[in-house]
Amino acid sequence: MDQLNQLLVQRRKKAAELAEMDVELYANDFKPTHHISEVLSSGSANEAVANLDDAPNVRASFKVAGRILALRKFGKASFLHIQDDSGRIQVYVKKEIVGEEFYSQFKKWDIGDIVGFKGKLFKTKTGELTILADAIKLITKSLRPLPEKFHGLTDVEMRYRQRYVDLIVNPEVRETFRKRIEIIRLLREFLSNRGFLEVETPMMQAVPGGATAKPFKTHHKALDMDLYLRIAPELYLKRLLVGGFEKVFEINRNFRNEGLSTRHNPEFTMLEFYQAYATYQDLMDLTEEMISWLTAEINGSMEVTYQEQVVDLSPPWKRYTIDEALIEVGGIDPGVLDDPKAVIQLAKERGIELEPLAGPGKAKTELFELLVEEKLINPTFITAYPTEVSPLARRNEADPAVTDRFELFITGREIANAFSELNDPVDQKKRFEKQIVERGDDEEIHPVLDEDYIRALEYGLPAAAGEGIGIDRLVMLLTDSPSIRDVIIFPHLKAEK
RNA sequence: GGGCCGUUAGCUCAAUUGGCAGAGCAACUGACUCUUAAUCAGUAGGUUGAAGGUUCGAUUCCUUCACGGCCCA
Repeated sequence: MDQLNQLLVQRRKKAAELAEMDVELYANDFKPTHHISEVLSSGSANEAVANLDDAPNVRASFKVAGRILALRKFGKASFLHIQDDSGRIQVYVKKEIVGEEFYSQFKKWDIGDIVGFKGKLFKTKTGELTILADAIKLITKSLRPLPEKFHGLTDVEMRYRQRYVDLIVNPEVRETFRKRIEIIRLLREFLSNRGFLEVETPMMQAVPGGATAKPFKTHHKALDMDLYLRIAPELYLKRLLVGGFEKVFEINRNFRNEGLSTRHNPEFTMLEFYQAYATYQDLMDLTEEMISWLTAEINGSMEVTYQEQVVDLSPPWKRYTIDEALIEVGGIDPGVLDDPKAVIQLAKERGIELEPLAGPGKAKTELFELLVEEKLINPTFITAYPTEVSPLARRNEADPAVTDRFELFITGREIANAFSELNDPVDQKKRFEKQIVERGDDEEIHPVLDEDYIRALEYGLPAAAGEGIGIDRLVMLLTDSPSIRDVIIFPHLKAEK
C-alpha cells in the first residue's frame, strides 16, 4: 500500500467532512437525462444567451453527470469543467442559486470527483456554452489526485499500468481505443455482409497448432491433462469447413510465449477467416477490398499518415512473388535465386544464421526480411512463398517448390498471411512430421502431431483458402500508434514491486 | 538474452565541476459573483527507484539489483 501522503490524507478528510454533513459519498440515485455532447448539440445550444432571464421558460433543463477535470472557485460562484463519455462541458455554480447548504458541500468537491448537475444552458461573456447549475449532486468522491491538467500523464509505465488514469486525462487515448472498437465492428460487418459466420473455437487446446510459436502451458485438474493456450485458431476453423460450414471467421486472442516488443504482446488479437472453394487469389481481392473500405470508413481517405510516412491504400495494390521482390526491391541478382546453394551462400554472407537443416526456402525468406520487408511502405502482396516455410499451405500446381500463399505488408510490417489450404492428409502428415524433426530439442514448440486434424482431413476438407490478419498492427496503422501497447488497452508489464 | 537511455514532490520537469534539492500545475489557508493554464497574498509537501561503495561531502562518480523505454537477437 501507498504511504498516505499529505494529498491523500486531505482528500480522506474532506470525504469524512462531507459524510458528517450527511452527504452520500457513493450515491447511485442520479439519472442523467443527456450526454454532454447531446447538450452541446441541442436546440438550446443555438438559443443560449448571456442572460437567462431573457427567456427563462423556453429552454430545456438538462441533467448531466461527469468527472471534474478543472475547477475555478471564487467566493460565491465557481466554474468547472466536467467530462463524460461523450465530451466536456463547463458548468457555472452560483451560491445564490444552489443555496448556502449545497454551496458549502460544493466547496469540498475536488478535481477528479464524479458529480451531477441539473440546469439550463447559457453563453458566457467569452461565448462558451455553459450549464448554469440549479441543483448539484456528488455521485462519487475521488480519493486520489489526478495528474496535472496541462501536460497530462506522460510517464509510459504509469500510462500502461494505470490505464484508467491515462483514459481520464488523455483524450487521444480514448480516441485510439474508440477507433479500435470501430475497426473490429466494421470488419465483422464486412465479413457478415459477405456471408461469413462468426464462430468461437477453443482457446485451450490439447495440441497447439496452426503456427510455429511457443505456447503458454496450463493444466486441467479434473481431466488431469496439460492444455495450451492457443497460438492460432487455424486448425479448428478448418475442422469447421470439414463439417460443412463454408465461410467462417473468428476475431479473438492468440497467445504466444515469446518476447515483448513494440510489435509483440504475449496476447494479441487475430482475425482469421476461411472460405470453401476460394483460392489465395480470391482472398487477395477480398483483402484489398476489405482494408481499403475499412480505411475509408475510419480515416475518411485512402491516404494514411503513419509516423510521418504517407501510405496510400488506394487499390489496386502491388503484387510481387517473393523472388520478384528480392530482385526488384532487394536488388538481388536473379541468377542467385535459381541456385539453391547460391541462395544459402548469399544469406550467410549477409550475416544470417541458418539452422543446419534449413534449405534455400528458409534462406530466401530470411533475405526477404532483411532486404525487402521494411521497404514495403504502401500495401504490397508477396506471393509464391517456398513450401519449406509454409507447412499448412497448398503447393502450387505448376511449381511444387512454392505454395499458393501471400502475405500483405504495409509500412514494412506483415499485416496478413493467407493461403490456399493444404487439404491432402498424406502431404499434411508428412509436413507435420518434418516440422517436429526441425524443431530440434525444443519440445515446447509442436509437442506432438495433431492426429485428429489429420483424421479430419481424411474425411475431406473442401478446397478452401484462409487468412489471418493481425488486428493490433492494423489498428496501429490506422491510429498512427508507434507501439502495440498503445492499441492494447491493458498491455502486459512485469509485476510492480 | 545483449547494447544504449531513463527513474528527483501527487503530475510535468530543473538542479553549474561532486557543495544548502527547486519551479509550474495540483494541494492547504485567506480574498474574490463571467472564469477557462483564473488572479492576488500566504503555507505545506522529498528515504532523489533500492542496496552497497568512493568521498569531508553524492540527485551527480562506481558496483549490483528492480522497473520502464528504444534498438538488436
